[in-house]
Amino acid sequence: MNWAEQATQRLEQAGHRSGGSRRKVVELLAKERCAVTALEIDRRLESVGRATVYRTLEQLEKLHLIQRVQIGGDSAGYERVDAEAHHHHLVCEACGLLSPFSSKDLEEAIEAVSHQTDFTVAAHDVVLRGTCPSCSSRDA
Amino acid sequence: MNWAEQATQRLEQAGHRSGGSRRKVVELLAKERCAVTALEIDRRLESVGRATVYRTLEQLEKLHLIQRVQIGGDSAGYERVDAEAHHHHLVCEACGLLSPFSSKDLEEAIEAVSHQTDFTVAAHDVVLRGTCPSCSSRDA
DNA sequence: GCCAGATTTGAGAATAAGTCTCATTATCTG
DNA sequence: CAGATAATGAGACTTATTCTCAAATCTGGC
Repeated sequence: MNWAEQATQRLEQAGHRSGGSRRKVVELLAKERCAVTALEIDRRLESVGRATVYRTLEQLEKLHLIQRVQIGGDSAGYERVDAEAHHHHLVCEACGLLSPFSSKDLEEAIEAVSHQTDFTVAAHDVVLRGTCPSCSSRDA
Repeated sequence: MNWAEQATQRLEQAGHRSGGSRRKVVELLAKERCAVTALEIDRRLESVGRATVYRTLEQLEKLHLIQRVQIGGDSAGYERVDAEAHHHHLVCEACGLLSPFSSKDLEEAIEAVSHQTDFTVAAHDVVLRGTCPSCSSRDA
């Protein structure tokens, strides 16, 4: 079962009716691997109102179907939570380039911490900041 | 040399003059271990203008003397970067409680990833989200 | 100590992201 | 199909952050 189907199913289980606008937002998110901002979704889905975009994102986030990723400055990005595509982000402080990466060791360390705390950990999010190759060479 | 002294020194090296308002912001940040929002600083320092608070935060962040931590929803938090007090955050999704933690294994895994990428990594930031003990028991 | 020139600062206007309201439309249940 | 309820869009509204600009403050050279 792919992410879109899973999302649809869990939304239904959570007691939501199926509306066309929410479905469009889910479909858009299903197509994107990495982070998209709320306003970008709003822009790309002309027929869908801003309020609906934010509402849908909120519902999906509550169900841990998407995750807010706290990259760069101004606005938050959202991306689907998908075990197969789990990853984190490298952000270039100079040009804003967003580059995904993943690491088994890192996941294990996080897993270990999660069990050590008295919190029930549901999600995590790692951001590395620095300078991308292009910007590095440009400075040098 | 403590953080405040270091910050003052590096600001000077970066070509900044020393103004009273910026000093107040630096002093406030020096006192706080964990994240403070820009507006909280603005509120606590009545004599300092909002613009100055944001400007100072921007300068300090650029010098990696503070780090923006992307906790909860609406506003960003800032905290000093201090090798001795380096830590990450657990956020309760129910009540917003922010709890710091640190882990040597986690740092090592991040260190390893940093070297594997072609980015020059200057900083990192890990957020675990979940439910704190109080909220867990309240639900149960 | 005082001046010139450059930086810092505060107040408030201006933006931009995100939230809320409410009348309308669409879904679901029976 | 009808009623009850959830979903939706438009746009007003709130809140965080940025910008503008004139006044205050610094610093180095006299």
